[in-house]
Amino acid sequence: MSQPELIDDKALRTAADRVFEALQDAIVRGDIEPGSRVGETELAERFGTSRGPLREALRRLESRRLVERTPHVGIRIASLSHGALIELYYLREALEGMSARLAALHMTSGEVAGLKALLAAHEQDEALKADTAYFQQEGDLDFHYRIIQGSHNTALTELLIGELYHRIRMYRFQFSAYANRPQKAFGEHQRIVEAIEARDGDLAEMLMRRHISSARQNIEQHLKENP
Amino acid sequence: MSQPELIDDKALRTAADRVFEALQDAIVRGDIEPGSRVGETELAERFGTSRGPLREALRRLESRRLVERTPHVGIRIASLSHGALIELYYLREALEGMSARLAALHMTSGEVAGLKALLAAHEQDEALKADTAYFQQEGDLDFHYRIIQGSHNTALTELLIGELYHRIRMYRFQFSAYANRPQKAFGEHQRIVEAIEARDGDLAEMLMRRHISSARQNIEQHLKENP
DNA sequence: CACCGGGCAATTGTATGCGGGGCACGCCAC
DNA sequence: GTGGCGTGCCCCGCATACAATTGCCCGGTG
Repeated sequence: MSQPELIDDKALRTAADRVFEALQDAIVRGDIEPGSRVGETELAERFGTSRGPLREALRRLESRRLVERTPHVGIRIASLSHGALIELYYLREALEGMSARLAALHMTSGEVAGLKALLAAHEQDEALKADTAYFQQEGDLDFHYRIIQGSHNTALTELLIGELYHRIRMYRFQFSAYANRPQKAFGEHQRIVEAIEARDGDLAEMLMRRHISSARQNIEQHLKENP
Repeated sequence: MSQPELIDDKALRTAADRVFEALQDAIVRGDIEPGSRVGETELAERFGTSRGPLREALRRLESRRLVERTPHVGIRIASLSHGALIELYYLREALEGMSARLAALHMTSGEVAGLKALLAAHEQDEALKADTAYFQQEGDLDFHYRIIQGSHNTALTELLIGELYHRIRMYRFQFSAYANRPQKAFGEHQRIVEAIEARDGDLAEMLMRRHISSARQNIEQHLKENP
């Protein structure tokens, strides 16, 4: 809380937007402890602005469930419970299943080719570096992003990538532990792409739903064994 | 824009929250023409507050895609395109399908009984007043709300009821025309409840998806015939 | 007549100041 | 010693004031 954090000043126009992005990133990456209470003035001077823009940023973060506000009391960073994570996976299953279906119907051949290239790159990377969980996770996100965008449904894309995935990424940063077995996930990815390439919407949706569902079950298993 | 609108002052605490609700309602109900540009000062005095709280409310509405902002230019009320409406129906199909599945698994017997009572009431109303489309539509919303809440998945519930349904309601107010044939929809509702009562998640999801999908196709049909 | 450039006005973005409402600590009574 | 109550401080909520940026209008020129 001494020197203002460096913020990319060129890209984003208004201070409220800069604060919004910076604060969201700080929350998602865990730079601010989840569940902790923070004061407005404190945050304002941390990001080098006044309370006005900061409050606007907080309102947007509140809509994304990244902070919780109680009037006249203050704000606290969203705390992540295991139950909420499981709930998110049901959302993902429904939404990304639909994404896969629509992607199978609407993806251009160029987009499909890009998807296959991505998988090939993953295969290379994976052959090289055994199983570096973190890197694989980022690759996993890329894969899912592409299919979501391949749905060519802007409402669906904005909802998943613009809102939900920030919460999911927050969980990944916190409990970096349980990744799906990379090899198994990779195989599932490959079959999903095959279904999309075959323009089989039913199959693509089913495979994607199983993919996410098994990831969820994997997490639930971990939670049973560990506290 | 002369006298400030009446706002329920007791219920909600902060002015920003009051403005948020009131403005959202005004947009959804069409009191403010979609696509029109509005000034901050104008809105502020309309709701009897200053620009500060109003801007916070606008930020939240921006997150819900009810207003669009461009920096240094101003805000405009979200305009509703037919394409966006169709996109929303794909979201609904995925999310409410999942809701029905989870409702079949998690609804209490009391909730199921309430659902059946609601349907019975609809049947009565319908027998009386032929097909008053508007009323049936509100009843339709009640039905869907109950199933969504019956999923006992708070993330899903907040997403659907808290965010998406405002946009859907806006479309209903604007193009109040194309309702699904009430009788057909009513029969579908009944079968969905039967599946939930039988605790058959697969069937409940499938029926709900068909229900929404056929509503979407109904709209697409209308759009082909009319401009 | 069309196009471009500069200046002005209006509107948005940001900062600051004041008032009010909670929360915590300490005191008093029981 | 414990529980309830009151007071004081801190922080949030809102309004006002100022600064910056944009879009428009108008005049000039090719």
